[in-house]
Amino acid sequence: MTAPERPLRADARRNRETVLDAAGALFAQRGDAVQMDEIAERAGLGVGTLYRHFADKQALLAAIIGRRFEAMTALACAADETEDPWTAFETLLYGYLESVQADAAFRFALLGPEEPSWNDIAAEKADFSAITESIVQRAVDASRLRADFDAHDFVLITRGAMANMTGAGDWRRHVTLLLDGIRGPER
Amino acid sequence: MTAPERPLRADARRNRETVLDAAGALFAQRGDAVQMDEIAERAGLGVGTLYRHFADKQALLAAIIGRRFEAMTALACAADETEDPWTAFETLLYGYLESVQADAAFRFALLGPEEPSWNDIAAEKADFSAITESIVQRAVDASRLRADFDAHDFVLITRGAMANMTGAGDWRRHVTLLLDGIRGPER
DNA sequence: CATGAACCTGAACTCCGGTTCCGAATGTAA
DNA sequence: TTACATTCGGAACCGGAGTTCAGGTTCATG
Repeated sequence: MTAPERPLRADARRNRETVLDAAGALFAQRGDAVQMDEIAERAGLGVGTLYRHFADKQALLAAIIGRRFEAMTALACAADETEDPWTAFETLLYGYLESVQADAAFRFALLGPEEPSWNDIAAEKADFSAITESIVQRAVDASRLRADFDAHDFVLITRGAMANMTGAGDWRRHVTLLLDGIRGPER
Repeated sequence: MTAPERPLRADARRNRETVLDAAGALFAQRGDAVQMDEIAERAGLGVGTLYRHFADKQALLAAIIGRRFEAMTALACAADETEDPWTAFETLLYGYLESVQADAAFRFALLGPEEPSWNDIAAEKADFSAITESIVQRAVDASRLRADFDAHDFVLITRGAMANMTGAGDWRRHVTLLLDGIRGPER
């Protein structure tokens, strides 16, 4: 498949990291609205260098998203450590949402439609999904989540919360409503 | 304030409607991704004509959104007619979401950040909010909605559902979870 | 019917941002 | 230290999409 490919030159490897860091910070702040020139400037490099390391803007964005998914997986693993199934679930849910809140690019990527460039991130995504599924299952088995709750529902409530990340503490309220339901005592 | 301004010429008034219809259909289908040339073509007019009636693309979009809000207000009024507070609420909620589902432009407008061009739509928006508030209040007073539920929560759950309008029946499931909560029987 | 204002057309213009490209610079191996 | 492949820099390029405008057309009025 892939050629033997000799390792990157020292400076190249260093620059690659620099680009990733600069892009990560800017994308997190303003989503994909940031332009290549800005990233280059922030990284202290020329635009040409960005294109040496990434085919195009989408590829760069995809790389960043991939990174985030890895971080999310780590977070989910940590949550899965805790004994109590419900605590594990809550830890995952809130940890995930708090992270997402700080990253506009990740948010848009998750809310928007599937991009073709997401393809080579499938692995990272799958890893995260697997752990999520396990945590959800534990909570269901312990009857702390409704019996028909599944991993896809996690995505649903997660997206719902993300859509409410414009104003102040809106998304937390949204999660609260989700946890307890919106009905009143009267049947 | 506004000049006396003589009425539009007959053909101009007709064309204005044509533009609004064409733009409405296209925006509903593909959001603001449609381009001015497409709208002109669909309307069977030149691009220049669009600009005779609307300052720029944003203004045109705003006009369309305004129209939708009026339709939503009508829908809400109808819902407010029904006796039972809960039925009224459900009618509003589902009616609103079904309409929104069919209109990408409206959806993006509601999910995205406030645009400056939304200013001259404030009235239509306010009308809708007023009726919504009344319906919500009735349901709360009848204890069919939790006591701390307010109009802003309606916006929250509405946005949550909209964020889940990509796949099949996802948003309905999301609303179900919202209605009943996601917890299981175990405390 | 004549006159002029309002209106329409659509090719051309402009701006913006992603992408390219080649000479210069730098790292690496002999 | 020399030689060369790799990498970098950033001005120039390019295509796409909103907007303009000069000239022709249509409606309304006397």
